[in-house]
Amino acid sequence: MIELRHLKYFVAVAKELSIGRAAVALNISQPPLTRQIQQLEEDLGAVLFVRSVKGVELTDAGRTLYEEARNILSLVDLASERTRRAAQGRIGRLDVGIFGSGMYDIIPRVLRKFRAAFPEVKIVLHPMTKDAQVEALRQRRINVGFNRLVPRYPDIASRVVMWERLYIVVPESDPLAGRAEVSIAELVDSPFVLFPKVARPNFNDFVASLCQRHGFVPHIAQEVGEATTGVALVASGFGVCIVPESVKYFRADGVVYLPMTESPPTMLDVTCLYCLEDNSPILAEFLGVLEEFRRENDVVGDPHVL
Amino acid sequence: MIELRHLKYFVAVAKELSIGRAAVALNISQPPLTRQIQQLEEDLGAVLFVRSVKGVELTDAGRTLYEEARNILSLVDLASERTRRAAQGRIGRLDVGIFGSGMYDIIPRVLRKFRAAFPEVKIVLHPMTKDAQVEALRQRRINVGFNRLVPRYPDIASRVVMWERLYIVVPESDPLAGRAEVSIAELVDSPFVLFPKVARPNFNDFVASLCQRHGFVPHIAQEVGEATTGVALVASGFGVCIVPESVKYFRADGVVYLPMTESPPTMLDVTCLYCLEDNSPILAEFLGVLEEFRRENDVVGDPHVL
DNA sequence: GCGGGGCGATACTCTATCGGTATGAATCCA
DNA sequence: TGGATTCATACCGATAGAGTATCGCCCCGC
Repeated sequence: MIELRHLKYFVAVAKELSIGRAAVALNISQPPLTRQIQQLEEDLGAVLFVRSVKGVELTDAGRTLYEEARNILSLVDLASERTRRAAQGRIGRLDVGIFGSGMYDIIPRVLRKFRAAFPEVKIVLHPMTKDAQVEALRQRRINVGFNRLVPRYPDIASRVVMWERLYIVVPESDPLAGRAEVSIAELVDSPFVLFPKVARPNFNDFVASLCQRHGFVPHIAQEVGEATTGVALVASGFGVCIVPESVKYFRADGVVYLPMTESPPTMLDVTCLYCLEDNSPILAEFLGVLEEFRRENDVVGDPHVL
Repeated sequence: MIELRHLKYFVAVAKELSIGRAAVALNISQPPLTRQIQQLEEDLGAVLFVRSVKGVELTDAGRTLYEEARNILSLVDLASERTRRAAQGRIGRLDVGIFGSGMYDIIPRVLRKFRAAFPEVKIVLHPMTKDAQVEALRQRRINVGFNRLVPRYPDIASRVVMWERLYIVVPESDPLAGRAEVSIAELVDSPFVLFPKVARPNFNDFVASLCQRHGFVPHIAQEVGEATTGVALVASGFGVCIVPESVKYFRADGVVYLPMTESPPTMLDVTCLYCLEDNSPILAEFLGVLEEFRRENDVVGDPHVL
């Protein structure tokens, strides 16, 4: 069977046009090289060199193989290198579970940072709910998932990516619209636009517990699936809405974003989930980038557990 | 050192996701396969599989190598195949020495026929004189040369490609212009446009010997390098010109091509030269095509030797 | 809870083959 | 004609690839 050794030897002989000189270059003696070349010719069923008393020269078949062999040998080198880099997590792909409002600001910032450090890693985004992320993490369909208000699982680790302040969204026509900031207590009589209970613990429970802390139960006017839809409904006068800060990047006519007062302010997390048993080197590198991101943004603490 | 065996084994394991099953597919036993994979991982410095109790699965590095290895293995197969075909003369290049008036008809017909049979052989044309062709053939810069009136050489073989009748070119105003055919004897008083003595024996000598046979010495009005230039000079009234039939394909205003009568008609050869010591398989295939061309056109005999 | 089955890893042996040394055969040149 | 050069051949020792036997591990079922 043809081996890379044969090709390497052949290329050396083709370069030197002499078996003896090629043997020197390869640091072997001449007879074994002669034999390897004979073997290669035998295997291919083609004469590669015409032997003369002053060396060898390539036949048409030899010239053809020369081009091919050099290409193959360089591809093998390249493959080794790429494999090594893949083992170090420098190339490959990172499958990321994402959710709506995280993509307005926080998640893109983290992913940009990672892409800058590992440009050869392909980042594949998968919008999915909290439960779907946990399931996908376990099955390695994704390597990391981003979400809020994540529960604890024995096999899933979590790191807070960012703490966000909460904002109250009111229509421009609302009496509160001119205020610099608003307390949630002032929303006692306002109808709320909230997000559906697709996964517990969820943002609904979070808002409900906030209201409860201020002594009232929110009046739910409408449930929506997306933060942006909620803001649009606020603009249409369906009620008020509480959103994390990054939703502010969604500019909508007819609404005002007011920071919610509390001391200390209530913060909502964006948390990164990953499977403890996933030892993909790319994941490891990503977690390194994430830690750096946390340091840069002074993010401390563990996720809220309701 | 990494060998193709390693890659082949690795691909088999990656396909089966099981060392045991891959060993069966490879017709070897399981332990050596295990060792080869370990060796590959060692050489690359990368873990390619995560072993589990129910088989193995690819790591990121393994997935990377899988793509590369399959590509490399298929390239090796391709290279073998191409080399074999090159050995049979089915791919490669044919360097061809050509001359002016041969390219009007005869040489293109032969080369088209060869190209149809061996489309992967690249045909490279080199316009050159007779002597340059012989020199180039000896140095293998060309594999075949086309020419006329070739001398004999000990190391150069020749096969006539086509015999051509001679035509007399006269201006439209010439008294002979209306005739169906003309004997060279009727040109006793006409000035001749002839071709330079770049290589002996040449067309000049050929025409001179023809005139001598009819009892006169031609009056040379002008010497030119190209048959088409000669025809153009005839059109301008410089004299008459004798050309082989294929020059008729060069249509020029103001001239008439008249077949030269003689019985039997004097024929001029287009001959293919090649070096007896050139054992390129492509040359061999070309000579096969050439023989077929000769049969199709009922070409017999050896070249004229003046 | 224990034993059987399945999978990969290890230990050991055998042998094919790779590489080394010595030498031969052919050719060229002085 | 003899030395030098180049590739080919003969033979030998060592490496390592492939085989057999077995271990260790884990899952699964009784």
